[in-house]
This record gives sequence, C-alpha cells and structure tokens, in this order.
Amino acid sequence: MSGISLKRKEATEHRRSAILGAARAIFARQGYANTVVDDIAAEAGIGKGTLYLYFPSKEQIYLAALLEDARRLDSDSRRAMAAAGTWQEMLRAYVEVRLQYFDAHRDFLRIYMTEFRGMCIQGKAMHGELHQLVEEGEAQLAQLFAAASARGEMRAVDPGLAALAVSDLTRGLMERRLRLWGRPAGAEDTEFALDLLCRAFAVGAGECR
Amino acid sequence: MSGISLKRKEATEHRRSAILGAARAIFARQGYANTVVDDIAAEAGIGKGTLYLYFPSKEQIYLAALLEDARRLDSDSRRAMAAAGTWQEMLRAYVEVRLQYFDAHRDFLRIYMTEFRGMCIQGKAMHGELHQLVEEGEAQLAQLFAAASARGEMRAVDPGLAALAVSDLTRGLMERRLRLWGRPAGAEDTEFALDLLCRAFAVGAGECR
Amino acid sequence: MSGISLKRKEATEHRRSAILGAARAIFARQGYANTVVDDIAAEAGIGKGTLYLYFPSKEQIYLAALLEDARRLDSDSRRAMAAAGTWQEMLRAYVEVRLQYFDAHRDFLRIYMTEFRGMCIQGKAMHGELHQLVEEGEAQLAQLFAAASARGEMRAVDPGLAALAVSDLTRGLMERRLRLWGRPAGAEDTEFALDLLCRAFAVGAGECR
Amino acid sequence: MSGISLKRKEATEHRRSAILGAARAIFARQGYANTVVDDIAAEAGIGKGTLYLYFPSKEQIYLAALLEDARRLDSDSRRAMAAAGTWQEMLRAYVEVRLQYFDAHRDFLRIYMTEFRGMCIQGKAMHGELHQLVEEGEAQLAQLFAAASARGEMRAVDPGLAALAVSDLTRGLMERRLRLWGRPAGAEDTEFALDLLCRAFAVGAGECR
DNA sequence: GATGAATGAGGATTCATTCAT
DNA sequence: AATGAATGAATCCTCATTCAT
Repeated sequence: MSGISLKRKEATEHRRSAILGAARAIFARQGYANTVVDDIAAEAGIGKGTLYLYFPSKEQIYLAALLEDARRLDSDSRRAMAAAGTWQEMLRAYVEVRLQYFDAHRDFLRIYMTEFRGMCIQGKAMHGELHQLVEEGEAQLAQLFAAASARGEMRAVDPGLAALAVSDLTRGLMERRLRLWGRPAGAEDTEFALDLLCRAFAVGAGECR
Repeated sequence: MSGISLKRKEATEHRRSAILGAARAIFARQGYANTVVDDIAAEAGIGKGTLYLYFPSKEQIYLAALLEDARRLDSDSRRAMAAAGTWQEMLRAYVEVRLQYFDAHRDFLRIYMTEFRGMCIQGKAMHGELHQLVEEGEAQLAQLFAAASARGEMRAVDPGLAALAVSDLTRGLMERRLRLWGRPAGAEDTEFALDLLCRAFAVGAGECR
Repeated sequence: MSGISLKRKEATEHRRSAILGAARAIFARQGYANTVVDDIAAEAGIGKGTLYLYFPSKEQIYLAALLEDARRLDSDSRRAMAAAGTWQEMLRAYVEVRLQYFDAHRDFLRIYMTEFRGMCIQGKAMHGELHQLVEEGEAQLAQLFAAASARGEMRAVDPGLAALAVSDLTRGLMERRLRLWGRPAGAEDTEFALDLLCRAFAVGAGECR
Repeated sequence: MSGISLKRKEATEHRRSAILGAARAIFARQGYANTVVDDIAAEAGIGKGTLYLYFPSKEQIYLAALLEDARRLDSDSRRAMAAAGTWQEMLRAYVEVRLQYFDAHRDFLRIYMTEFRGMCIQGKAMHGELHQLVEEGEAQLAQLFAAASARGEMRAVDPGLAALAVSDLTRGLMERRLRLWGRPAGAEDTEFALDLLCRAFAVGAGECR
C-alpha cells in the first residue's frame, strides 16, 4: 500500500519536473507572452488539461520553473563558497558558480534575465521564496565582507553596498553571455571584474584622490 | 506652399511627440502587455485610429518612445562628459546624468529597465539606432579610459572591459532606484560605486593578492 | 453635426435591437447554456467582437432581451386593462394580452418560461427592473380586485392572494401553449380559467361545502 | 450463488441511491450547469470514476434523481387521495401532499421547479416515465372530477380542464414556497386556492355575470 | 486628416468522460 | 468493483488593426 502510494508520489513528482523542464525550454525560446499553454503541453508530451492538474495557471508554471532553478543555484552557490578559503576565493566562487549554472541552463538564464526581472520590477511583489533566495544570496556576500574586514583581510567597506556591487557586476557578466549566445564568450571580462573587485577591496587600496 | 507644408510638418511632429508622451506614461504604468491601444489614444486625447496615422503598430510606438528617450539621454550624457575635466569627473558625470535622467523620467526608466531589456535579449535584434546608442555610450567610456591610461592618469586597463564594468554598475544603481521607488534612495550606493571604480583604476592600485 | 450624431445614435439603437432580436431567436431555439456567442453574432449578421461593443457579456445580452420584452408586455397590458370596463373585462384583458403577446413572440415565451424563471429561483436576485415589472403586474391586479370589492361588484377577497391566483393560472395557460407548440391550441382552457375566476369571485359565490 | 448475487444487487442499489441523494443535494445547491461531477462524487464519498459505473452521464444522474422523487411523490399522492372521502378532501390531499413533499425535500423542489421544467420545454422530449407520471397525476384529478360530476357532487365541468387548473394553481403555490425559502410561508394562499376551487366547482356556483 | 465602429484570430481555462491500474 | 489521472473539445472574451465616413 505504502509502496503503491510511494510509486504514485514519485510519478507525480517526475511528471511535475518534466512539465517544468518543458516549460523552461519553451518560455526561454519564445518568452512568456508569446508562449501558449499548448506549446508547453506538446513539449512535455502530455495533454493540455493535464498541465492544470499540476499547476493552477500559466503564470504559476512560470514561477515554479524559476523557483526550482533559483533553489538549485542557491544551493550550488552555498556549497562552492563554503569550500573556498580566502575572501577572494569566495568571491570567485560566487561569480563562477553563477556563470557555470547559466552555461548549463541557458533556458533559465534567458527567463531569469528578461521577464523575471521585469515582473519583479513591475511591482507584483515577487513570489515570497524567490525574493528571499535573491536576498539571501546578497546577504551571504555581505557577511563574507563583514568577516573579512573584521579580520583585516580587506579594507573596511560597507558590507551591504559591497555585496550589491558584486551582484551588479555579476549580473552584467551573465547578461553579456546571454547577448553573445552562440559566440564563445572569453573569460576576460570575468577576470577583469574579479580583479577590479580585488583591487578595490584590497587593504590599503589607493585613495581616490 | 513651402510655408504651409512646413507648418504641417511641425504640427505632425508635435502630434507625434504628444503620442509618445502619452505612450510612455501608459506603458510605464501598466507594462507593455497590459496596455491596450485605446488607453494610449485616450491619454493622448485623440482617436484610436489616429494613432495608426502616426505609427504602424503598437510595438513601433513603444520602440519610438524608447528611442526618443535614448537619444535625449545620449545627448545629455555627451554634454555633461564634455564639460568634465578629469577622468574621475567624467565617470561621475556618466553615472549621475543617467541617474538624474531617470529621476526626471521615471516612466522611461521602468520601460527601459523591464521590457526593453527583455525585448533585446529575446533576440529580436534591437532596433538599429537604439542598439547603436547603447553601444556608443559604452564606446565613449572606453575612449575616455584609453586616453586617461595613455596620459598616465590611470593605470593601464582594457578600456572596453572597463567600460562594461562601469555600465554594469550604473545599471545596478538604476535598478535599485526603481525597486525602491517611493522610498528616498540615498546617494551612498552611487558614491560607493564611484569610489570603487576610482580605487580600482587608480595608478598603482594595490595588486590583487 | 447634430444630424450626424443623431443618425449615428439611430444606427446604434438599430444595431442593438437587431442583436437582441437575433439573441432571442437563438436563445429560444437552443437555450442559454447551449448557445454560443458566435451563433448570436452569425444570426445578427455581425462579427463576434461587435457584440461586445453593445453588451458586456453573454448574460447581459440575455437579460436585455428579456427586459425589452417584459417592458413591452407591461405596456400592452396596462393599455388593454385601462380600456376595459368591468373587472371581468379587465381580467380577460390581463390574460389575453399575455397569451397574444406570447403568440406573437414565441421566442420570448420560451426564454421567459424556462430559463428566466430558473434564474430567478436560483436566487440570483433578478435584475432590478425586471423584478419590478413582474411585481407591478401583480400589483395592478390586486388594485383592481380591491376596487371591485369595495364597489361591491365582486365578493370580498384578499386582493393580493386573488392576484396571485390569476397570475398562476395565466402562467399555466402560457406554459401549455408552449408545450403544444405546433398544434393549434384551442381557447377552451382560457375560457375555462376565466369562467372559473368569475364564478369564484362572483358576489355570493357558493359557500365551499 | 443466488444469495451472493442478490446481496451484490442490493449493495449496488444502495450505492445508486446514495449517489442520487448526493446529486440531489448538490444540484439543488448549485444548479445543473454550475455543478461539476467531482462535487457529486465528493458528496457521495466515492471516486469520480465510480459514478460512471452506475450512471452513463451527468444528465442521466440528474434525470434519475428527478425520476426517483417523482415516483415517490406519485405514490404518496395516490395513497393520500385514496384515503380521502369527498372530492373536496381529495383536492386538498392532492395539494397538501405536494406542498408537504416539497417541504420535506426542498432540494428536489428547487431542481424540479427550475431546470427540469426548462429541460422539458426545451423540447428534449421528457424522459418517458417522468412524462407519464406527470400526466397520470393530472389524469387522476380528471377522473376524480368526472366521477364527482357524475355523482352530482360538483357541477358539470370539463374534467381535463379542471385538472389543469388545479395543477396550475398548485404549481404556483409551490413556486411561492421556493421563492420565500427561509421566511415561514403562511398557509393562507393554500387555503385561498382551495377555497377558490371549491366555490368555482360547487354545484350551482354563481353564473359569471 | 481624424475618427471609432467593426472585425475575428487567438488563448487561457474548464470539465465530462475514459481507461489503465 | 473502484479509482482518479489524463484528456482535449469547447467557450467566452480581448484587442490590434482596418476602413468607411
């Protein structure tokens, strides 16, 4: 009995996942507005009505796909940063995990970068957990900088503002990858950005006139 | 005859501009997808059909509004940077002009930041001139950095990559303004970003590690 | 100018009327639930979207058709009853106007008798004016009986209850017409009902038992 | 073996009945169109698919519920009328049985009065037995009147038309009960209607004029 | 030029019914 | 026998665009 219900549960979870995968592919290819629900169903190889057994609306499918990726990215990021030693290595981990994740999940990148940001800004008060994940990502950076400053390993900076700067630069790198798409993106800009941050945060970084 | 046709032309241009103003207000308030053409016509105080005498489609209205703003921003930016002396002042001018422009035209900011970026990334090959304006903005920065490096006023950096970094940080500042919206956004993050760049680009900026 | 706007107004009114006519025909033939909006548009010879320029929803089309007929019936009824002399003649006028109206507008009859009643009973608080028209019809009867009783032309009865009885019997006659549909319905049942009421209301009508 | 199949048959019958009870409750509460099959299954405490083992379609469930009630009403009515002595008592029995039945099964009343009538009139040729039960109810009345007339206990009337009049008035009483719903409905209108009929059918009932 | 009435393709969602387990 | 996951036909309404006045 428990075996059956377990198998059922697994199948359900598997189906959910398949739908999200299909949705990601279609949304990324066509954008939210241009995607019709039938397309997602077709891509997932199921009937249109079946979608509505797993998600209550097109928008919820979209958000669920986003959330799933955001969770995985957050988890990857935490793991990589925990494995790093110096604050410079942690910084590099933060940036590289994100770039790698988006290299592996370009679908998500496109969604995340375009419409998700739009939706957020539109005021619609981002889905709770999603919002939290983003904030936590920045909070991690802030803690990192606070600790490193305290230990004297980097100059004293406002940890929150520093985190925002890192976040902004990273986002820029990701967008560039997206824009180039096919053309192999060199790693120069990543290195440049990391170097920029290292220099700027280094102990005794040159006064700015 | 030429006088009449001139007056005609002016009137037409004036009407075009009025439509774009209305469009900006509505698009910013409601977003592209949620805006119906009638809303724009109503805001502009003209008939719906009249819109189509001046623009061929809803999308073209949108792009035209964007382009008009982008031109003005570019022009403001050039003027301010030309008036600056050192590269640090030019950098500050670049950033502040953008923040000021968006403070004065929040409508545009919202459009630009959300949907326009989405459209670009969607691959639709940004409208020619628009694309060019953005690129030129970055090219200006790059030239600035190349010249300053050559004059030994800043350390030797890849001018293009440096321009991208500035562009990314500036975009981050603008987005933050948008997200906060009502709450008065302090200037700390702007100063932080400018300081960051100054330090990183300063001659003899501390080695990284 | 006024001439143009007048013509426009007339055309609009004419179109509205045409839509209601088409709607009546279709609703009567297929019932509310089985009618699709396209059918009404097709019957009216206009585009589907045009319907929504004149009415905000399928339900409102339905109610408007009903209301239009109810107003006409009420007006016919008042005129005929005003022209009658004795209470017996008025009673006959009340009944016959309704039967004649439904003979001339069988479409309406079918709608009125089936779904409209259902809707009312479903609790949905009948559309205001519609409700009022129905109540006023019964109030007229009640006043009639009160006056006739006071003048000693009929025995003393509760005017409200008498009006309800008349209303119920009339409705029965109408429903029978509807059920028979094609077959020519004799007038015997009408005469029987009127005779029944006359006898029952007559001065000195035989005690019961 | 026969014992087992008998038990099986009983269980089946019991389940059928439970479904009909649930269906009645739901249909009455929400109307036919607004009721979804899952609601009925949930109310009956069984799976949705199971419904289709007992009934071939939603509509058939509806009709079966109606038929079951109609049979019981018919049976109650026959019993009560058989127990009565005079035609006046029988008439009262006919009316009162119906009012009582609907007081005890308001669910049914609502269904019967609204949608069932609609369906019938819609032409769909009422389900055979249902139609027959209604007709038999009126036939009983007609026979009653024919016999009473023949015995000289009431004046000579067309028995069929008299039956229709009684039927119409009774239906009016029932509808009023439904419309009032909560508010306690006095019995005045019932007494008024019975009195009306008694007077009108009495031997030597006053000529009409 | 200006208008707004007319259009109809398009799309998200529902739900009666089926069928594999 | 019982189930409920899967299905896709069906439908109301929107809205960008056209065109007769």
